[in-house]
Amino acid sequence: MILEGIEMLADADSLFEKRVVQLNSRPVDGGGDCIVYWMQRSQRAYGNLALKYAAGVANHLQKPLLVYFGLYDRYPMGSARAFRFMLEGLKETAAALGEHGVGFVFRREQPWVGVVSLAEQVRACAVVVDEDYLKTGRVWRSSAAERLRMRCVQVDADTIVPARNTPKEEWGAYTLRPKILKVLQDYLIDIPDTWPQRPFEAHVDSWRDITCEDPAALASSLDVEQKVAPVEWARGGHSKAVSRLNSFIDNKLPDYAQERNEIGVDCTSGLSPYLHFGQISPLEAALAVSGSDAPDESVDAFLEQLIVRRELAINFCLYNDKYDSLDGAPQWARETLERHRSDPRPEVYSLQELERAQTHDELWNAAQTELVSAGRIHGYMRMLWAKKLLEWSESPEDALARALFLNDKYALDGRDPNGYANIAWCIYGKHDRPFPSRPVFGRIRYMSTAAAKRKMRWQDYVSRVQKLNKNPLKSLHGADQNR
DNA sequence: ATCGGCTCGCGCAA
DNA sequence: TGCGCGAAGCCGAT
Repeated sequence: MILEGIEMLADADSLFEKRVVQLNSRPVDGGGDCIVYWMQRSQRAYGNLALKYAAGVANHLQKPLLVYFGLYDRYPMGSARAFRFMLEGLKETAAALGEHGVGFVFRREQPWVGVVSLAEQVRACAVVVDEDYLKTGRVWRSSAAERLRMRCVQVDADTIVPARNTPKEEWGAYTLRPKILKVLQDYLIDIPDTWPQRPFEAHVDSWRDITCEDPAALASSLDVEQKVAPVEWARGGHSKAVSRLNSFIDNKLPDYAQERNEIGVDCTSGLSPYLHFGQISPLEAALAVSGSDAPDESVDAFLEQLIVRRELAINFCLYNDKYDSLDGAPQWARETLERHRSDPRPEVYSLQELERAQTHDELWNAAQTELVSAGRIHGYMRMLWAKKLLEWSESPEDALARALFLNDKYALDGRDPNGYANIAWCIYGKHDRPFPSRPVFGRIRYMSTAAAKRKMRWQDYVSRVQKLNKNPLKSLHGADQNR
């Protein structure tokens, strides 16, 4: 029996319009036993459109729902820091799914292989997967979809306005913004969760080989960079994301418009690790912020970051395969960087000097120290940080490679579209316009440490970072000398 | 303290 | 085809 339940759901429910992509042309196996949702990026039980879609299909076919997560610890630049955060989130997610009658299978394996064997084992009718907008995950999904003997569909579950609402790569924020604002009110609505009517009752114990009951122990046992240690300021999980969101709204949002660029105080939300691992839905955050009584100016400034800039980054990665290469640069930027390729660099640091925050520039060193010890950099400082990498590297290619390496290695939100777009903006003018030419940078927008110091209470930033670092980082000085 | 110029190309209006 | 405008830039002039 072949059922078209998946198409019916996508057509009937406008919530899924432009979000669903069919990854293979195999039939939905109506004679199967369950629906499998392969959780990849959207690692949450609430506000998850991929989960909602899978539950809708399950209910349509009157089958139970099983969530699969494959833990792949050979992920490039994996660290104990990132894994513990992720596992803390998965522990909460597994518990929440269980309360709603959804099975959860957690295995340590290559997920794109594991999902295929699990789908056979549990006789899946169809497989639903969420979308991470990046190349690696795209390859994983298409490789699995090719081998699956049943229908596999992908759901864009981590945008507010669907990424495919715009069908091509955008030139800049100013081209995407009006397209988003035009339809935004239709998307800023509460979407109730859907749970399967039939609980998953089969024994899942025999299908899993690990548990996420003890995230710290599991993270420390993995074959990943253990010297990049977990951080204490951000523990993973949807509940932690929600309390961080609420305290941000109460304490920082009112001043966000004025203070977000003042590095002397930390007025940022700190939500990006949670958004990166899909531990909170961007819609949940946007609704909470727009419903707050903070000044409109602040609400708008935050929604600009959360929606316009974040979805511009997703648009970049989705439509431009070269998002992690200089080839992703606009023509004018490539030309200007080429023209200035052999300009003398006043300072060139080795990767090791950079990684250890040993430059002549104490403000830059503070940003690098914040990255290594906290797994984040203040938004404004991150721009200056990457701009200086362009100035202090032998070539733009080196600068880009070092920025991506350091960000992916240490940041809790590494390997995210936001990071790729940010670094591309800084180093090769992506989504930016040209500026008067200067050495090394050419027409790429320049930023100076001196100006930052003039404008901001930079000593407050430096001393805040020093406090972070008072428990001197093993990871700072014992940093791996790889590469 | 504020302002314009720098410089390119998209995308809309005409 | 013309024209407004853009992530947070810098710099010099008023």
